[in-house]
Amino acid sequence: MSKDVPPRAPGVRARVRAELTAEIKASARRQLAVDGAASLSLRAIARELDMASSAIYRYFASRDDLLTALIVDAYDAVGVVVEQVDAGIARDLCHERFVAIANAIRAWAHENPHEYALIYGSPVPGYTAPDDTIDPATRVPVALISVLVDHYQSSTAATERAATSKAGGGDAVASTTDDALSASLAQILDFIDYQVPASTLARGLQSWGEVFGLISLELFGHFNNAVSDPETFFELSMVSLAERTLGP
Amino acid sequence: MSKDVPPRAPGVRARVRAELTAEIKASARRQLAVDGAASLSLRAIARELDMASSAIYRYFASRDDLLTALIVDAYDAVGVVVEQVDAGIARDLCHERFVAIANAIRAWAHENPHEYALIYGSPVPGYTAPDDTIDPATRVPVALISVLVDHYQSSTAATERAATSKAGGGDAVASTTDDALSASLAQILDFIDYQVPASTLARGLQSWGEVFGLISLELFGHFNNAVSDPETFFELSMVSLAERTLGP
DNA sequence: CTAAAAGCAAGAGCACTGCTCACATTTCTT
DNA sequence: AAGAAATGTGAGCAGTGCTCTTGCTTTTAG
Repeated sequence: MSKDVPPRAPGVRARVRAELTAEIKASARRQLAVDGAASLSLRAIARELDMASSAIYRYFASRDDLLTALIVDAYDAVGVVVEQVDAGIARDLCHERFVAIANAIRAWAHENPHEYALIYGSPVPGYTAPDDTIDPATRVPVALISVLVDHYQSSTAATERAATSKAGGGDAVASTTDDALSASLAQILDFIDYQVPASTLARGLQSWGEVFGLISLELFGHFNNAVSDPETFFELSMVSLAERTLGP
Repeated sequence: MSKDVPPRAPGVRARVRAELTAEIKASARRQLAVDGAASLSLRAIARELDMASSAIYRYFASRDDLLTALIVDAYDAVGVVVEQVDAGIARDLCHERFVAIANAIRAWAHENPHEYALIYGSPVPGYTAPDDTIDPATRVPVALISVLVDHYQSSTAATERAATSKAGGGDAVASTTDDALSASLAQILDFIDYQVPASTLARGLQSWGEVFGLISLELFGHFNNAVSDPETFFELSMVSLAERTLGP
């Protein structure tokens, strides 16, 4: 005779394992939201899940390993939010896309301050980001850069139709520094396949810095007793920044 | 007869206390530079100073208290560096001052990454900055804003000599947003006594965000595998930012 | 100058942490 | 069904922040 219901060959064990892994992460996230990353306790998680603390180590090799998983999830969480927001706007409305993305990042940061701090704050001591994190970490900057690229390509296409040479809305930055700038950005220029000139990319990175900087300054308390209405200030700043980054 | 050398009335004990306090902080700073803030251990400090761990509590009420002292020191350290650099440049060379200040902050951050993370990274869990920190924390932003104010005043003085009304190099940002902007910055406008219009101050804060954001992105590893030469990129960015902030 | 008061150091101890290891138990594989 | 692999358990180690009692020294007051 054959067994009535043979437990799936790769089945039941792997499934319960995935579930427990998710439960551990969920508990960790819950704890993270309350107390922050530094006081995340494996034993507390084990207590909440009614298991021995040593059992956690069957699922995560160490506390840092758990943190890394949370970091990856956080990167993906903010990444998917940004991508969804960006997807809801016509590709050619680059200013709107930029502002919407920035506001979405800030909103997510406010809803998940500890997760934001986890990925954009100071890295935990002696902790070096493993390779698994670098991929999801690129989602947000890639979204921002894609706005830049779209804008650059459409604007150069327009000017090419009008004029002949002299492409793009280049500014008065001395062209003697172009070489140095290109060299300093060689890696990322290579990565995006030189779809935009170095100066445009530089503007994008600087904008990324301003977006991230303003959010962090506010979230980490440096605007306390200074800025009365951070949300309004941020939104107006992003409108202004979009113009400075993309042109009027 | 009188005593030969009467130990200073408020003297010997207070002095040795100050010395020991300094030694504790020094040891803590040493440990901070190596392992980062989160793994700062009172017991390790006690071991290094050959004293009982409980004795530390005669000098600092808690670990957070020690951290606060280090935070204040860090704020002062970067503040004094910035102020010295700024003092070495003629008051009217606002662009140069801005760039020099920004570069000084970045240099300090690279020399003291953990102290930078301590003050500009994510705040430690459940930790709210006590009042002692807000004063030294203002030194850097005040230096940046003073550049703005100096520039604004000299540029308006110049244009007032030339034209009649229409003061300052205002840009095309819709004036309908001015009210909202002013309101959102009411606190800091009040603090600096409305020496500059809200839009100018906003530009300053945005620049502060970009300076801080670029340094943090780089220092916290977000430029890994992206920017080949962060120093060159930062310097060029600051020259460009100075122009965007102050005008050409 | 002496006695009380205040400051200081030490050590034991509590509750907590991450992590390891030997040992059961359960599930999958052959 | 038997062996192998994965999983859960509890004890235990080394470390942490912090408290409290106990003795000692310095400072201050009478």
